[in-house]
Amino acid sequence: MADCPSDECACDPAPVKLPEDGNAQELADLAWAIAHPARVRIVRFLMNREACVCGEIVGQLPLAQSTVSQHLKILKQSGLVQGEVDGPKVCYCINQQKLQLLKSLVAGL
Amino acid sequence: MADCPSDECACDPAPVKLPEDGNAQELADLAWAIAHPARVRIVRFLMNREACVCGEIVGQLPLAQSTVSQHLKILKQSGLVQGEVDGPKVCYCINQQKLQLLKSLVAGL
DNA sequence: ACCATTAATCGTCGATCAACGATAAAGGTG
DNA sequence: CACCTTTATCGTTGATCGACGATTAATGGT
Repeated sequence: MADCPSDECACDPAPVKLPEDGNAQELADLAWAIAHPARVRIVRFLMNREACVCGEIVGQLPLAQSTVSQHLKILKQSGLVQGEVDGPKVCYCINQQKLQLLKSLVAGL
Repeated sequence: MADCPSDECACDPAPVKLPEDGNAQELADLAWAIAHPARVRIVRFLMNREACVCGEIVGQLPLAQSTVSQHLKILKQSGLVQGEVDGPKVCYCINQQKLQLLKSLVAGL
């Protein structure tokens, strides 16, 4: 297995802006991304690795590969997860900015 | 409009246990409850009132009464919102315990 | 008793989700 | 080039969501 190009994964911490406005759609979209146990487990799995993880996520879930790919697609669309192509594999990592945004939005309820 | 029986509304703050275990389903269910802009707005609306608010929520949203009632049902099923019957009306309030549970689960990601 | 008000429920409809198997695309390796 | 590995996409199926109007309780007031 090839190493993950950690310099190419945009897992950069950045200053988080916490919007206090009534942006209900943004919170709903982020909440929707983790509104499924499989996606929660994927996010947690990626969080437990400080670096990027090449997709062994399928082996961690009792789901078919195509189903996991769909969940990853949803997570990528929400922005919570980023995927970087590394040869034939894909390295996934958490987008800390988006996760912090979700946390602050929930904390500000 | 009648006053809300604040002593009957179980909006009691309580010690929050923060589970560190992999309870993905619980987080997914709570996230699902706010995974819709209308429900986020309902929760925020109830948060802005320290007491219970009888259903003028319908007037706050561009939705039909039956639709709002369905969203309230979802919020009640998740436990985030509690409803107390007060005469012909119903007083809704946030279940602070559940909300704190959601916050700690999200913060613990 | 009768009526008005409030909220929940029913039934319906279109849209989307979640799951799977099968297939295609992309890239490394012999 | 052929082949394998890895991932994304396609197509399908059943279930659920989200919205609405209409209807049905539940309760208070007159």
